[in-house]
Amino acid sequence: MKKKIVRIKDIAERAQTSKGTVDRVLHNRGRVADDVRERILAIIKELNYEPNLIAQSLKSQRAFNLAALIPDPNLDSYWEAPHNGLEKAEKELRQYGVHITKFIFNSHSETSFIAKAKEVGREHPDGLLIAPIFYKEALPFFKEWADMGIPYVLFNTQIEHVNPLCYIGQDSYRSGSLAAKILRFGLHSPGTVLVAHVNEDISNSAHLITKEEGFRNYFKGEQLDDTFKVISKEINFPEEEGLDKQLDELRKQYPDLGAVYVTNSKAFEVAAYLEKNALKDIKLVGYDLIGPNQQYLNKGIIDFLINQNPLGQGYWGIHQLANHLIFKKEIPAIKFLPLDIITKENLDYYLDPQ
Amino acid sequence: MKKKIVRIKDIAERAQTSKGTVDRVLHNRGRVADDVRERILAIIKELNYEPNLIAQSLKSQRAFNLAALIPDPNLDSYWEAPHNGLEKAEKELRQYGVHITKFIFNSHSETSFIAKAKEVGREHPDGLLIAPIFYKEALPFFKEWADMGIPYVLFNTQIEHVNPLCYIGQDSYRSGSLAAKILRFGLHSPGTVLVAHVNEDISNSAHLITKEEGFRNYFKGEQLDDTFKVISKEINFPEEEGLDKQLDELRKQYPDLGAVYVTNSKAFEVAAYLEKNALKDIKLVGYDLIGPNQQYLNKGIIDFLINQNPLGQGYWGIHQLANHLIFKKEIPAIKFLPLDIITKENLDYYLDPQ
DNA sequence: TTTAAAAAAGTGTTCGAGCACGCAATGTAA
DNA sequence: TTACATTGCGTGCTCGAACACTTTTTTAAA
Repeated sequence: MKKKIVRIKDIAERAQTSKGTVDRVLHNRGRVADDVRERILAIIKELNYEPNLIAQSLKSQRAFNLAALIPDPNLDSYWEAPHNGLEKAEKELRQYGVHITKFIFNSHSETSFIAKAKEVGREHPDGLLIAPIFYKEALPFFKEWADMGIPYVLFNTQIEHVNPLCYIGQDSYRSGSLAAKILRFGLHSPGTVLVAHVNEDISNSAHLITKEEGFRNYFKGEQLDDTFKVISKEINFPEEEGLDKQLDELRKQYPDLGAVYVTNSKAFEVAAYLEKNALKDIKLVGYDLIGPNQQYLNKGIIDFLINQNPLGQGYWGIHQLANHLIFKKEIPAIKFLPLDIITKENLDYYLDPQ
Repeated sequence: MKKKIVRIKDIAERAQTSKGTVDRVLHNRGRVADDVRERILAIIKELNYEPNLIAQSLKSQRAFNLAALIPDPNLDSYWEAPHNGLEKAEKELRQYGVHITKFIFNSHSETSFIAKAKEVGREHPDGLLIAPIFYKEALPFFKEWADMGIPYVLFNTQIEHVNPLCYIGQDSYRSGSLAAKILRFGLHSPGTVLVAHVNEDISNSAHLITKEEGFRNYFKGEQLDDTFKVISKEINFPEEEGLDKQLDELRKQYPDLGAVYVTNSKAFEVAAYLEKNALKDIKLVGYDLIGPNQQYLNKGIIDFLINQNPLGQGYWGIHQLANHLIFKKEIPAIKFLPLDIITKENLDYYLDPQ
């Protein structure tokens, strides 16, 4: 009844040879006579040998230096969570010799990204996790890393055709559709729906466009085109100014504004405006559980947040590298993280996943 | 810069003693002179020693026989997911010597539960995971297992004061509040809201009452008492009959019925009724991603499902036992799983978590 | 002071896989 | 025939923790 664990030694005994020879067959090293090799391979199959990962990693003691190229959390608190995810994964994998070096760049500065990306190359890590938020600037490096044989995992921002080991993040299109579904559920009367890209350089972030597409197509697909008018707007403003003017104007133009969908983590900016102007009936959906967003969620001004699970992105990113490098597992090219819907009542559970 | 891995040997050298003595201090076995013990403890703290789990489990090679007392998935497909979770955890932990024996009972038969519970005792497992859906019948066994020194983890149904190692599942009260929040968001005009307990023996399942409380109190707390009238009803019916009559009658009594909250996984029964009668405007929220529910979710008749994450419950249940038995970790008395909000657009991600 | 018992501390083997080392058998050239 | 390279394969140490076993030291009794 019990499954006996098959060891190299067992195989060796059965094949009337030594564990050294079995080892050579298993790892294709050294030379082994053909007949012996085949005998051993047959026995391995027959006994369904699986190497004992525990013993394996105890012995090998190999160090795996992973690099993470990721924005500075002090400049945009969204990035705190991926950092935490990285650290959580590092803790779990330290046993297996994993060590992560962070290369932190300024999310508002392409040059700092380039500088750090160059540093990564010089370090020759065994694997790389990268948030490629600068599309154009990142492109040349992918080739460089590929040439150096460094496997890289993308997260947060999906880039096609750069042949990463894996992409980890959300399906932006679906994400937009989901936001649309939620807002539509809460919309009680015909009106205008705003897609707001707040303080973001649209030209360099394709995923926001994809979100908008998903959002618009939901309304089209449900044949709600004539009930709800979807408009979109880039709202950029310097820190000290705020977005009041722009939204005032927008409301003048569309007095029947019923809902706002903020495509990034800046929903709290819109929420502040809604609160100030006591606009209780305008529904609001945004992204990410950063502090200010949580506050407005608890106040009921932001109705729902969609969680991009940034912690999970960092965590799984490292784990995928480990699965590839250490455990030699097959890695799916894309790992979509769930689109979690968060509201006041279930917020807690998503804040600190054990 | 590199974190050196601290070994027992390192501690021994620093304390000018042998690894045997350090071992005795670590495991409180044998006798150690007080001054030496303290010296060693200080060094352990100072160097922040963490035992190498890999080496640990390689050596110990101990078998852990866990038992799972859980309903038959063939009689209620809700239970398929916990079974899968169990198996997933077993696979991951096989390396550590974990083996699970399932004791499957009939979820409609108390006597079958009792019979299987007795069997568990006879097997003397090292740990037990149990879905105690029969409150009264389960009670005496907890004492028995405690006397035998078998740690048990409860899941799915929370029972107070039986001193389990841990409860894993949802916060029922919150769950009810969440359902209320969602329905309220979608309710466009004043009306009646129904809490439906479908085919469930309320007297033996306190958690459904708790859900209802959470639901009702949401409406009270938000001072929506006069806008929405919350009523609740037990809807029991034999397989061949259906619930049509009962709902027909209910609608006659409350023509302004605007939403239904089904407190268990039977939302599809209500959905079938709504579909048959083309009642598009009645919002519907229920639980669990079982097949029929998914179908009505995709059709848009069920608006949202709350995921009780039954797979996760099985998975984490086993993992908590392993954490306790194998890794000697501290276990929280309650592990609440997230209240996931599921709709057509994000359903996929919750179906088969890798 | 001797001696036995109890207490404290040290030694060495084991788990399974990885891998360095080295031995033996055969082949090849001077 | 000697010298030495090549091929094929076996041996034995290592990783860190567990634990059985042995040795040394302390304490108490004779």
